[in-house]
Amino acid sequence: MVRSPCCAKVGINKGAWSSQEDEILINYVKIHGEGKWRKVAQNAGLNRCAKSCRFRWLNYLRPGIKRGDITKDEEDLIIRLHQLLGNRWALIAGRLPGRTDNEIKNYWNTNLAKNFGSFSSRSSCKMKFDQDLGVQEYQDHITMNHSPVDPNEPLGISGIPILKEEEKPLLANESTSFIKNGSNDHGQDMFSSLLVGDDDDLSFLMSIDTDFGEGVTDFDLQLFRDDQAAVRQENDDLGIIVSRVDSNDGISSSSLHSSGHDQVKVERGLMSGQIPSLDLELKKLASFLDLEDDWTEL
DNA sequence: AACCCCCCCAACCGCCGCTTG
DNA sequence: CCAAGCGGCGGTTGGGGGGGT
Repeated sequence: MVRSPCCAKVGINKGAWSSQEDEILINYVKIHGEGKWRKVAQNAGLNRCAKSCRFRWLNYLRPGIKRGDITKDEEDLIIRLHQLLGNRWALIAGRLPGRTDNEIKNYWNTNLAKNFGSFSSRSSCKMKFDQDLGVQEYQDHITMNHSPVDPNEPLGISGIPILKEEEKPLLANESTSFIKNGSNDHGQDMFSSLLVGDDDDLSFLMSIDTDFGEGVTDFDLQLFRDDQAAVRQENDDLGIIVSRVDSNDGISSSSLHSSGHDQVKVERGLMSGQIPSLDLELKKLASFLDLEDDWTEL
């Protein structure tokens, strides 16, 4: 299908927005509301492309946009969410009040990518500690930076703030879809190679260690075991039931339910102790979705 | 002071999925 | 059912500022 451009390419202002243009856009959106960006571009008297108007509004003019330095807490949250979700900037931004996907994307690319690398490589599903990120820093990330963005916000298992009720359906759908379909390159890199069976039955291959164990050092594994133990202890303290990998046969299966929404059944085969990162990350995802109660061993 | 280089980030581009007629 | 429109998203670009020589 041939798509028409969102606006005529000729005669359209490009580049930085002037304060006058900002004012016009703000006034127009105040009166007419968001959306219908093509109409905004046409009717507001802005010689701008519809997408440009939308971008300017969403990223800079919208009320509640937080400008300025990313705090340490926010950075930690970005790192953790990126571990779970990859380059899903909009989803990550959704957990950082006042921050936009563009800002987080820029921050990642300029400040964090060199330390944590791209999510596109399989091995980066775990946090990498390379020459730039030392072992001590890595441990600090795991053990010390479990603080929420909002100090009053309740924490889930991994230290990620528990979602508000109204946020659950959207993110649950997003995340189950992400796990189930691997709808982008990153998701597929992380999960598709592990999938067998039909669409409703996600089975992780036993060869998972070859996908995720690559380059994992003993010390790396020990760090994750320690983190996992700490998480379990935390859950025990909270009385939360989470899945446990059976130490006898090394295989367990769990279901991850999105209560009241699309359900995805996740069957996992994990060699005990071999791939703690994926096990942990799935728990974190469950925690992230506030689904701890459903994350029980079958 | 002038030039160059690098980095940051605002903005653009193209693709994709959903909606609408 | 299909074509077209629209909005959203992630990747990429390039202008400008700051630091170095």
